[in-house]
Amino acid sequence: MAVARTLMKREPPARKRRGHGAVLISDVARLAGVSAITVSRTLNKPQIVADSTRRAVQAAVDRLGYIPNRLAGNLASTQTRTIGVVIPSLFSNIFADSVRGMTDVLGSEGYQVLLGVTDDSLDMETKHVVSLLGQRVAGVILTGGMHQRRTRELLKNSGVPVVETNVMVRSSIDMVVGYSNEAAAYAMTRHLARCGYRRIGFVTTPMERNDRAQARRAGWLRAVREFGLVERAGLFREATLTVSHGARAFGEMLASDPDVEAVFLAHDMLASGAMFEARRRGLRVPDDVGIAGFDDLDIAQEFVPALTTVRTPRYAIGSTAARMVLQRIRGEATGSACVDMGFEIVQRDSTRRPPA
Amino acid sequence: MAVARTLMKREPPARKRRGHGAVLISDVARLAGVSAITVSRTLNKPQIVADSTRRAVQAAVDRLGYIPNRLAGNLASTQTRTIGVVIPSLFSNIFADSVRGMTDVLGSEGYQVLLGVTDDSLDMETKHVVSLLGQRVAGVILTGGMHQRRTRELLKNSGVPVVETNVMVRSSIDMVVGYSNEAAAYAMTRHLARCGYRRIGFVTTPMERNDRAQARRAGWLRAVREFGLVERAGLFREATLTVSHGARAFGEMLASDPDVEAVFLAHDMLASGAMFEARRRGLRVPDDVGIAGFDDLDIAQEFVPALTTVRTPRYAIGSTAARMVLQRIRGEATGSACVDMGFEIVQRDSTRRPPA
DNA sequence: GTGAAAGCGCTAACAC
DNA sequence: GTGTTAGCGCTTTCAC
Repeated sequence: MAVARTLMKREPPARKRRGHGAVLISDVARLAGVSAITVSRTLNKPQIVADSTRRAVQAAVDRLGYIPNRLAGNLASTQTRTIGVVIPSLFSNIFADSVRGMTDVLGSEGYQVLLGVTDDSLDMETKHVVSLLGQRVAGVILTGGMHQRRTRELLKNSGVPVVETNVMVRSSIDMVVGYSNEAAAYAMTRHLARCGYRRIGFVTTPMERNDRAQARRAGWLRAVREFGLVERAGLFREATLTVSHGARAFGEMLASDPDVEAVFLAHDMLASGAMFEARRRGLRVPDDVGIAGFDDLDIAQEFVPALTTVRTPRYAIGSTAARMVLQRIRGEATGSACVDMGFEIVQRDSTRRPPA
Repeated sequence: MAVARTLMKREPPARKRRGHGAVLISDVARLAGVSAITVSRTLNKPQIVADSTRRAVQAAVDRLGYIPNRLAGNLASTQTRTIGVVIPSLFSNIFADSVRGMTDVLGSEGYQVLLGVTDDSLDMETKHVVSLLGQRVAGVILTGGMHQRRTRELLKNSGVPVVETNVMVRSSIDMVVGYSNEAAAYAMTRHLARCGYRRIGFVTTPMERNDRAQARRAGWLRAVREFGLVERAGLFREATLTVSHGARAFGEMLASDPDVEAVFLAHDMLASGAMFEARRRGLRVPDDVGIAGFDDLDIAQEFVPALTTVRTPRYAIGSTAARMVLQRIRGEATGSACVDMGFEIVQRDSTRRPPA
């Protein structure tokens, strides 16, 4: 018998490697007078153990302050209750709102969020995905639809449910929930054209490696061409996502093209900067220049004049993404879903009104 | 022989439970012609394996697309590279900036962040701590110094490094890094008094279960009394953390006490609301009323007039907290540390200037 | 409804 | 420098 021989080859060293006094399931089992598996069942599927057993186990758990080791549990069950979430940044409520939507849904179902921030770097994104997969997350939620090929393959091969958010993409990894950035920017530009603006500048956050920003620019450009608006290089600018850079980009645009009639900034923080800059320069909004933003942050409606913007369903995107992942995990849903949550043009006072 | 008898009692069912085609360390080992432990060493301590071996293993890893199962690895080594971070919310750059400081430091050292958001609920905080401990995180970073007793005990008994942030507390769980909210609010109130304001209102975010807010109010009150300023119930208000609520609280304070000379709002988002509300009411800032904020968000310097505020070292708090945890994990530091990162009064144009 | 045995996929410890 | 063995602390499977 190979097995027996091997086992007897050497005396078991009987060494224990247990970390500092952690309470084990066996300790609880002993105190409760049951087996380890019964403790496990009491904790995970309370309904299948007898009432009296459950009480005894629960008492032992409380008395010892037992906290199950999830590493062991997850390894044994080959599943976790962790969802990996990868976002470009936390600077702006855009993603914070979505993450909140996710944690709300996930938390109530006993799932946790393992967060990765990429700073718009696709290398970082890939690193995070590898790491998440290494931790055997039960699902992954990404931002945008632009990923390295390795990321896509890793994810597809893993068989883990994946949701790409904040975009509408043609060839998704798995599932998608968001809205069309192109359509949203197009819609706002069209709206501005209807309000009578012909010379409409556009400011976006850096487009490299950011498909949302690229799509927004594309939407603006399509409208510019469709409606025969003024098309000039000076009417486009990139600015990093801070109020100050929004102000600066707006100022530079005015300098290079003093006749600009309206500026559409692809983020309310950028637009805030423009509003302040206009004030500093003594420009009246919307009489001298119209200003429009994107996202409808809380602050947009407080500005004087209130900011015209595009409202995006950030929280709902997060909560929906979370729900889609959970459904897939539970086998309640199959096939790739692509949910368009839409957007909304919010006309306020920072742009001229459209004709009635 | 008890061992042998047990083993032979039943034929080994030879069943495999392996999840969908995941590549195992044994697969890599076989392809590379080495043992599993050599693969493990190549991946974790490359310097201790021979060059040729390392190359062979690396090639096999790449070829098979092997991603180590961290659950198994962490269980076996009884340690993880995950740090639990618990914050009240993501709505405002306050915590986002700190989290960024943490992910920057932690990420570069191969550690990850497991994020828990409490919405200012101590019950939630405890739940998150239990969950983090269950995952055997290598460290925990909390916000504030107010926790349920159970949280404190759990953490202390766990032996895991803990940092409480954004406060200076007397009886910390383990380590602390932040600044004194009381001192900061006191300093700003004193500054306003020096600028000639006698009737100084104070608006804070809800204080219940928020020791930072409580401390700020205490600092304001201490200064009011020390400098013999006007003390009236109407000069204090709580407002949830949105621009709109800041505007509303400011408006209500003006209504209840039209003679208020300056309002100190304990968050720049609240102060932003006040700035907008002042503009809406046609009040000149700082001539008719002075407005001061807290945190020095990017937007503070852009306001017209620019906002006087308290600058807090948010990013540094996060990065320092992360570093402290890492040092402790590596045994480079012992004993409880309490790091005061300080703050700074930033005088701008939304309040009168102090006499020279 | 409960228990015994056998893993989950790695790494620590020790041997060579 | 590399291999063998025995766990890490749970849950799965199967038996009763």
